[in-house]
Amino acid sequence: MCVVSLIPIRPGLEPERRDAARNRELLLRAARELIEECGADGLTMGTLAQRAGVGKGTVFRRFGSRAGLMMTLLSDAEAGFQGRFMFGPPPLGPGAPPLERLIAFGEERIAWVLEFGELARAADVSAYNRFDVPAAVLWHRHLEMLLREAGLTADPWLMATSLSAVLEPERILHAVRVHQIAPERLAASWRELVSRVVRGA
Amino acid sequence: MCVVSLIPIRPGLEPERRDAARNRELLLRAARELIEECGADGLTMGTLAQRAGVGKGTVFRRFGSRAGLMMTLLSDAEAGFQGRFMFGPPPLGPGAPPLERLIAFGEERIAWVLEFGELARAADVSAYNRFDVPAAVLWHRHLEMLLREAGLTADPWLMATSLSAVLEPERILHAVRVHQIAPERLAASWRELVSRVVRGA
DNA sequence: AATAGAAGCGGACCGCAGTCCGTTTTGATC
DNA sequence: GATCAAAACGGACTGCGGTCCGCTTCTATT
Repeated sequence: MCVVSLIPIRPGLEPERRDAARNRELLLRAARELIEECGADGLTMGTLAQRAGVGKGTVFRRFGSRAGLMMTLLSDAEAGFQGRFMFGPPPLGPGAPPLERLIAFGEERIAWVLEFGELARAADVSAYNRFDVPAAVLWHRHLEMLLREAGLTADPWLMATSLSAVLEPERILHAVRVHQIAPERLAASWRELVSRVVRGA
Repeated sequence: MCVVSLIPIRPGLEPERRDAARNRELLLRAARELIEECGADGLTMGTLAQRAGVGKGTVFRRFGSRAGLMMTLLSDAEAGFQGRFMFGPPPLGPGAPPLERLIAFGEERIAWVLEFGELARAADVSAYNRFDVPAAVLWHRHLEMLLREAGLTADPWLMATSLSAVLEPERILHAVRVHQIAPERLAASWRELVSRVVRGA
């Protein structure tokens, strides 16, 4: 089960120093606590450092940026989703016809956003190249592959880009939270969209 | 030619005080200069105030936020685009069949993003409800109407949301600038997408 | 012209993300 | 156990968007 990680895995033979490892654990634990208490948007890097009992520089050394921290916190959830659509049971995983996999992909993604969306938004915001983050690239490739398998010949790469846009956390959350759109209605619209996109070659 | 404005128009009989009007002109002129010199991302509210020779508070009183300033600067361009798709000549304006209008809408929007996109990105970023800004609502309604006219019965409102997502400035700019996608290729993909969406009732 | 109060002004101030650099900790080597 | 370079640390510092509030300027009224 080869899952793409959101943060650069330390390449093999260069172990982490003990204080670094300890501080990383402290920081992750503190971050989860703070998000529990104040929500993802309410977490600040300063209070995080304070809560974990480390300096602010340490936080940024570890995660690079606020978005980087959020991505690290998301990585478990991302990995789960990735595992399911790449190696899990059909119709999301391999084995089902491509259109059904596309439909299932959207449905699962919508459910995923509803569960982890706040974190995802916090991770996306102000990430200048949020489209080139490994997980986003992987989803894109997956969609492109499914489109090809479904027989779409007209620029599957760009069509995958468009479909990714439709599933962006920010828009989904906005539809659900502000416009009170039921998740099933989002899923139905997605089904309609991808069906039409791949219909007839 | 009734064009929706991006900033709340002062309702009728309450004229602007003369110093306020003068400062607004100073600020807009200074903002355009600074963007010319440093780019939209390089403009800071502090330097803008300094350049215009006013206090920082005045800038925020005038425009509310950085995003508000950018929207004000965009409003001419927005108004032009709005006028063209609502009242201009076909195929973008009324008179052409809905599918052709949809296609033209995307093509014009892509061209528009390539011209004013940096500003549009600066306006979008961190506008929590950027989807509810008057211009965005108008585009959305327009797309929805065209979809209905084209005979789409399956949730035109959400489908319009999805199509709006595809045309977001951030994604278009990313495709062109980072992935070197030619604008014509974007337009072709859009054409393919909307054709398939409305094909067959 | 005098006046009053509302509208506008300005810049000190706040909280935040992110940087910098002198100091401390760590673990491999002898 | 002593030594040392590399890695990690921490918190003062910067620059930003945005707020606040005492002061100034305008305009309507007389």
